[in-house]
Amino acid sequence: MIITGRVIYNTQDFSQIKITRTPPLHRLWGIVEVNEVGGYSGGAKGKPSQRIIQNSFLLNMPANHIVSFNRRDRDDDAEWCHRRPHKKRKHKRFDEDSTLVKYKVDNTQTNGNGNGNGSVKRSCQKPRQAKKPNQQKEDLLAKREALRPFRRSLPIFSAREHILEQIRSKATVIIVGETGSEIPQYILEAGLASAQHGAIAVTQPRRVAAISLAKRVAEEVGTSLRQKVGYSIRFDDTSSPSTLIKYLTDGMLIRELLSDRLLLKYRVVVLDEAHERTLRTDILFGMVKAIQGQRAEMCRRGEGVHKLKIVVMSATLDAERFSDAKILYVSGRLHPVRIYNTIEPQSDYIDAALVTIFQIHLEQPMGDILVFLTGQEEIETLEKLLKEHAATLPPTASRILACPIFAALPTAQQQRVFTPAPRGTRKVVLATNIAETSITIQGIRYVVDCGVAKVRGFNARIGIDSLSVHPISKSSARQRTGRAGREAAGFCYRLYTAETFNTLEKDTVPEIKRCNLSSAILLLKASGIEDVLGFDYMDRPSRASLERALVQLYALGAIGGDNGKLTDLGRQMAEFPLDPTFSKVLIQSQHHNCTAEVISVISLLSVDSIFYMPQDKREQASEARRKFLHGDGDHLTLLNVLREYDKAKGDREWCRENFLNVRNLEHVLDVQKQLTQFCIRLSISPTTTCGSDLDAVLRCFLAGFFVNTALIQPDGSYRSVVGQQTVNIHPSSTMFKKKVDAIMYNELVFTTKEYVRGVSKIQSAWLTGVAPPYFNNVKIP
DNA sequence: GAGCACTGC
Repeated sequence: MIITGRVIYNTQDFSQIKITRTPPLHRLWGIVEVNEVGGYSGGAKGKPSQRIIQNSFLLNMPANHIVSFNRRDRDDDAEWCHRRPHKKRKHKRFDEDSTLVKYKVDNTQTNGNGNGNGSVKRSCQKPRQAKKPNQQKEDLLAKREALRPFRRSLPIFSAREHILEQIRSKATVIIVGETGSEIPQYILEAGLASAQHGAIAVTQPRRVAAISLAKRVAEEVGTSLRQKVGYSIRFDDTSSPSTLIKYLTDGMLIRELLSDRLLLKYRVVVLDEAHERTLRTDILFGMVKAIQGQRAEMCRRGEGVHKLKIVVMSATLDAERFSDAKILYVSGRLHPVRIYNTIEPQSDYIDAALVTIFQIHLEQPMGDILVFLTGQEEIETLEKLLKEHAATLPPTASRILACPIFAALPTAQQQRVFTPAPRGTRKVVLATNIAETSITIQGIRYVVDCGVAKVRGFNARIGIDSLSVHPISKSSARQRTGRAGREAAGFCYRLYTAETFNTLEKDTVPEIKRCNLSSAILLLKASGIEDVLGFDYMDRPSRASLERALVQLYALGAIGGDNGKLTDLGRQMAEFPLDPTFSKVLIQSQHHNCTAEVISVISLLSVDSIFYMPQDKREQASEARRKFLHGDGDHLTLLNVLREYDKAKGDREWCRENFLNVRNLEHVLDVQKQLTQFCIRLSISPTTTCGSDLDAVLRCFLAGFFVNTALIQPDGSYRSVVGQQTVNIHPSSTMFKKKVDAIMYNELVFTTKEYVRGVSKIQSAWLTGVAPPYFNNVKIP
């Protein structure tokens, strides 16, 4: 093996590093009560007990076991550039070096548990042959009995009675801990929910979680889906009137709330994963709290309504913000993870990650490695470097297999990370934040954390979305660390110093404080909460952000009058599972006779890109795209693709040939179908078509996107009509480098520049007449 | 002449 400028830890042998704390952390489970704490946003009155601090230690290991990443003889004379350090680097070559550590391959450690996506597979599989109902029922009951000992062995089982007692006696209970998945069954078993009193709703931020939990709990309860246990997510509902535990995505419960303002179907609402602080969980929490108050009041007046119980489940200790409710702490069963920090700050974390991976590979026992990076580009770069260097490994060393994963990757390639590596091969998963919460990969024992992530932001003052790389928070770092300790004790290599860790924010800024709120505000109004400024926010968004959302809704006609009351149009807009701008366009389409086309284009724009652009086949991909091109821009080009896709009858091979993402195209069809149904419900004919007059489609979009327009300047740049902001057409757009009088765009995001995406040519004359108040002071040539 | 993390209805 060749190394020039060998890069090495300088270094202590890992086996000599001592852990100062006692190892049997998993025995620390238990339940601890904490004093009642005060209202949120005003800060906590209660202090976590000593016991909790011990529990939090599960992930917050001391960072004093340090291995440096100092290297000598860097071969690159590199001035590294801050944004993309890896681009300027010459690739290192490895030299023959006898000091590399040989080790015995122990495959059992890698693959013992690595049976891919096991948790999902554990779910109930329907027998192929139809069985007699009695037989089926017996099977289900037998399965339930078989699972009983396992359930009783869970740490939380010992706390069962205590938790139930609290839920019985208190209106709201907050449960802090890693494992709370048993709670809904406990509530059901205790008779707190029933057909007469109402069911249990359990919300999840993600669809897959709702599905897999419902399947697992159905088994444990001894029922099949659609009976006592079911789930309800967009495009898929397995609940029924007899469902007593219903798993929903949080967005889905908000939808239910629009038609059942008091959630009378439910006796208990469980908000799971509340620590993630998604926009919808935050909003939902305020909503159910208000409902709880209303129902208690009705109950007092003897109106025959049951009180609503709220259970909030959160993995972190920041629970005081949630409310003045009872807080229970339950700790889960995670294995200890040893954390290493670098001695020196790393200027180039891609390089540091590369070194670390080989260091682990050559010196540490088998076990897969998970590397956190910021995005597709970095992942592809590191994958390439890994492959190059892996080819030069000495024949005695075991192999290394790089598996990239990020959301834009086609499903088939995503599946690779769940497949166990072949015997004698170590899997290195290169992931974005997707691996932090959304997916769990078996067999990971080592985590390499670069300490940064790409996050979406929103500048309310100028109204621009941004996407940029920021340091992660402490809780996010712990979450990444925890990914190494799911099956056995693990190791986490942080590519930053312990001092840097200490400077990180405690928690990630909740989504509600960094995104455009117009959609959320419309939902609040539609659910009966008129005073959105006075709403009970867990974290209050800035006034500028709230006002900007109100102004936008006002301009769209969703709210009106002096008091900003919801209009009839606004009520219709809230019905659609779309951003308010899209809803406006869709409703407007009946006046332009192009509803069919508009449904298609909205469906295309509201899913992730249908074009697949692998880095190495970029030329072929853009060549393939050329045949769909429409001269007026992206909206109609997308429409062309969908029409051709229909003609090809959704053939997957055809998609692959044309570099189209099958999953996203199939998703387009789902959305299209759903929007069609919603239109019928609102008496908008979904089949009205404008034929070949496609200008009508673009004019119709302008009714919602009048703010997203820009005019050409004498110097050839574009400047937005509202705000006079210079905007650049994104290279992925068909309008890239084109110069026309005026453009309309789907979104404006600041990354390295102000880029607009989803761009179409418009005539500047169309601008007069749409949303007049906006253009009163704007000069249109 | 240059590139968007993740999730949801």
